[in-house]
Amino acid sequence: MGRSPCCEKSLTNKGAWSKEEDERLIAYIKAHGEGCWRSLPKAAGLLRCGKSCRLRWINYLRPDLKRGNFSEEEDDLIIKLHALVGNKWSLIAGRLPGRTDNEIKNHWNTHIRRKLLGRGIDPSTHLPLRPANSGCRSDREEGDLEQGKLWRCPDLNLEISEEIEMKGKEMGACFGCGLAAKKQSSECICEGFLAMSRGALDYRSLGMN
DNA sequence: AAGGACACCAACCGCTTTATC
DNA sequence: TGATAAAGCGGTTGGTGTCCT
Repeated sequence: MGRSPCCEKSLTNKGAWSKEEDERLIAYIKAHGEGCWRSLPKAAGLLRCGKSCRLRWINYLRPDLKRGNFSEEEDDLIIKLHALVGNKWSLIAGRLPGRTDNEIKNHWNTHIRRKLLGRGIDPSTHLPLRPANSGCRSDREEGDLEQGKLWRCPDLNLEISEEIEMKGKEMGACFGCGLAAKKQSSECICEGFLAMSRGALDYRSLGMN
């Protein structure tokens, strides 16, 4: 039945990785490539869980990682993508070359959340915290909100979100690509929606303002 | 200079999905 | 086809560095 356990927890190291462990992991992956994380620790001579190796490689050791501060453009993109997909950090990371889901998640929680709160925007809903004082909403929009339609603050350039949500409302909202129900049904609008059903959300089409 | 508060981020935990037997 | 493990993901924690008083 099933498979054998990936590792003996009692025999694995935990906590911060040493330089030697990093070097072993890098050398092994360079020689054998990624994959088969279960057998990797033993084969590489590491006293680590495969899960831990995978995380270390993806979040820290991968050569294509772009370390350092996030640019304003990256911040804007993260905000826009978060407005679209929510806390789907891996999906967001997929649109930011060289950034990992963990890095983006950390950046969101430490910087962007505060940035949005500072602007009076609720980071989880992307709606104003105090609508009456925000100055973001028109009379027409106020009515839309009452009717349950989605609304976005122009300060964040999220018109695209509004358009998509409205489409979804009318069409049954398949964001097949992992965003909602009715995956790849005939009603699916994903093909027309940033090509996300192919796992290829092209952020360039979002049109940064 | 000391130490408390805060910020940052690497790593772990636990859950869900996918693959295998 | 159901049981089980692997892989993947998001949430959370803990260690460390920096700032402030």
